[in-house]
Amino acid sequence: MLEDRRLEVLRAIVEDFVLSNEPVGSKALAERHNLGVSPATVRNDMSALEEEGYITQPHTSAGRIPTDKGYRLFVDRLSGVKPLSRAERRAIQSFLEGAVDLDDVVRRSVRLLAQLTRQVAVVQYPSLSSSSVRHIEVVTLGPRRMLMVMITDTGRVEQRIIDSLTPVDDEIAGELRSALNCALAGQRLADAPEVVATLPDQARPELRPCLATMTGAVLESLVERPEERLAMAGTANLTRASVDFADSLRSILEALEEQVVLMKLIGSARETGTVTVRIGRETDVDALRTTAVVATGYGRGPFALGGMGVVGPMRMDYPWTMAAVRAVAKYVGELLGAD
Amino acid sequence: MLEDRRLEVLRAIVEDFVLSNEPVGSKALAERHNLGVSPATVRNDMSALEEEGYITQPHTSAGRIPTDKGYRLFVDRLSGVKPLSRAERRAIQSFLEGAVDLDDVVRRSVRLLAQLTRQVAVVQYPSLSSSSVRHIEVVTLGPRRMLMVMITDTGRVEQRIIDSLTPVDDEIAGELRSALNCALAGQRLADAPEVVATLPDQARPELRPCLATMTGAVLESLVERPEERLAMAGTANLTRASVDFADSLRSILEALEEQVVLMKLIGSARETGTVTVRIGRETDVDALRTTAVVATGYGRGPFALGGMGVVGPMRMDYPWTMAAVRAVAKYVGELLGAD
DNA sequence: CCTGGCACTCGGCCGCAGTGAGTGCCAAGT
DNA sequence: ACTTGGCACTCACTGCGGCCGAGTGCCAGG
Repeated sequence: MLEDRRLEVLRAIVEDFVLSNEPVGSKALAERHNLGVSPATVRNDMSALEEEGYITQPHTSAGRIPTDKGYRLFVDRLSGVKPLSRAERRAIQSFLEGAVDLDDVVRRSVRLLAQLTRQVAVVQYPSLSSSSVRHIEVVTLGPRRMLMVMITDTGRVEQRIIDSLTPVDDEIAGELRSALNCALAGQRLADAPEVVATLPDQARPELRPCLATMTGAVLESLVERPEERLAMAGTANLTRASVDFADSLRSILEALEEQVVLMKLIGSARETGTVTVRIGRETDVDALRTTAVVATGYGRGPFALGGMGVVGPMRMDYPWTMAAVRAVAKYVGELLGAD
Repeated sequence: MLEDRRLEVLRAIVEDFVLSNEPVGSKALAERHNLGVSPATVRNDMSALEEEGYITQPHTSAGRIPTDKGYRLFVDRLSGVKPLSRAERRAIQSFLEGAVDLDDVVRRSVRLLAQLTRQVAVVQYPSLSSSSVRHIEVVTLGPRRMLMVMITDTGRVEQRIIDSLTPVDDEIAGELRSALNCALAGQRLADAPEVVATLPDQARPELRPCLATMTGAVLESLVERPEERLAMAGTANLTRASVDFADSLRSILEALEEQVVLMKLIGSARETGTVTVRIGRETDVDALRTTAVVATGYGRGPFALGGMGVVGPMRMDYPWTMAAVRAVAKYVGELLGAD
């Protein structure tokens, strides 16, 4: 019970601080939340909480603010996930339903998420590793340049410009196309590499060098996908939590432009079915040490299609943000994966 | 000559202010630039320039800063376009050459431009209206959902999710595919709409409703392209010119997330062959009244493929920025359009 | 038309004291 | 063993007054 009240105090501090963005003092706490004890008692609890590292004071004779550790505890033990209202769910659904293609789905999701949470939203494009090849198209762009387009049955489209060592014309392109399609159509992407490898040997000799570079490109686009694409929206929201990190804003924006960094943050949440929260230094990105990342995967089945999440100040409304992220992920997952 | 010197003074003011970001006074001006006259004379000139609206003082007893009109005059009459060094040109070229597909070209361009100019860079994806259809692919995603992918000979790929009223299977998709391809392959996009319109009538009756929705989608993706895509990078650079518009930063970021706004800004420059500069209120966007936009089209021939440019504080190094924008546009144009 | 001199303005930068929210500690109460 | 009221103390923040100096406008003389 003593322990219980302390946690209650911590929760109150987090909630108040999230709202006001000002260090919260013992008196205000005892009043606003009906804890049933006097400010003095609260002070003792705060003292203990500070001792344990959950809260800290910006300077002597100021109120307390939560530390990383404090937020962590709050998220882990003190907050549920606010359920969204029926109206909100409907809004999400109707907003996403208007999407006309994959790109549109992703862009709508990311905008939606940014608007809902009033944070920076990030959505990974669905990954393709578990789909299979539907069709491959080869187009000549110039005397020595071709474009390869691969369509998968999940609706993903991969394209690749190829520079050929030997001249190519439409006829050659046609042959390449049919060769590739015969070999690959219907194949799962995971199996594709080995099938592709045998291709050049079976072709007409004069086609071989060309086909070789082509298959090389196919392989690349299958395997080397360190930078699957992602979409971002709501960077303007960073200025909302203005004064906090007015100075670090620059470095945060820079970090957010690094695809690799974001992929790691968002992608890592993708395999777990739940919403994960990384607070402050837990992000492992120095520029984001004053921020928190709330992310989850979307898409049914054992492997998620991709991840999505938001980046915001540590001082954020976690229950609500987690709920929003989860809800959007759910709908996007249904939209893309279900059928 | 009197007139000449006044302009010289204006140029000096702009140049100094761009460097220092502080109001520039008569004494410093007379010293740093060898105008051959005394500060007092410079003061008279400044007085006249202020009268004419080219410069202003933030408060009495402070130096002068250029007005919108002053920057305008500077750009129009006082600044050439700094040529880039050979090394810089090489750097641009080699950076762009590594691109593997259209997407990559655009993303590399935008990053490059952002890095070179240290501003926010924006690049429009190449428009497709002047290209022709190479291949159309139809994929089933679910019992009532299909994906249509259209590949053009410029390497552009358009995709579209289609919800069918009637159930579809792979066989139907195949028929649709061949019907669309027979009719459209090789057609110029501009001609496509009328060809498409006649399609449903020629098909098997049970296919018609389905084909109709499909052709509707094709038409949409051809005609209704108000929001051709664009890429952006370097938003972190906005914080560089920090104090200037720390408060307006928010609204600037918001404006930059509005695709429509950006398209207008960047797209309008696209038809002219030269680099255009919009300063302050000339942007016609209230949130951008403290910024300037430098943009141009890329791609050879009478119609540009798209536009690109940068958004930065009015206080920017125009000669250099214009040179950088022009150079990147030139290389991208060659990369995409030449062959 | 240029120039040196001169009075004037006014934003920015101290230093200062006053204020008040908030803390820590202690002794008394339950 | 907790809780509580009281009390002294700390320290960020604010407003005020005065100083400083860059920069201006004007004028009379070259």
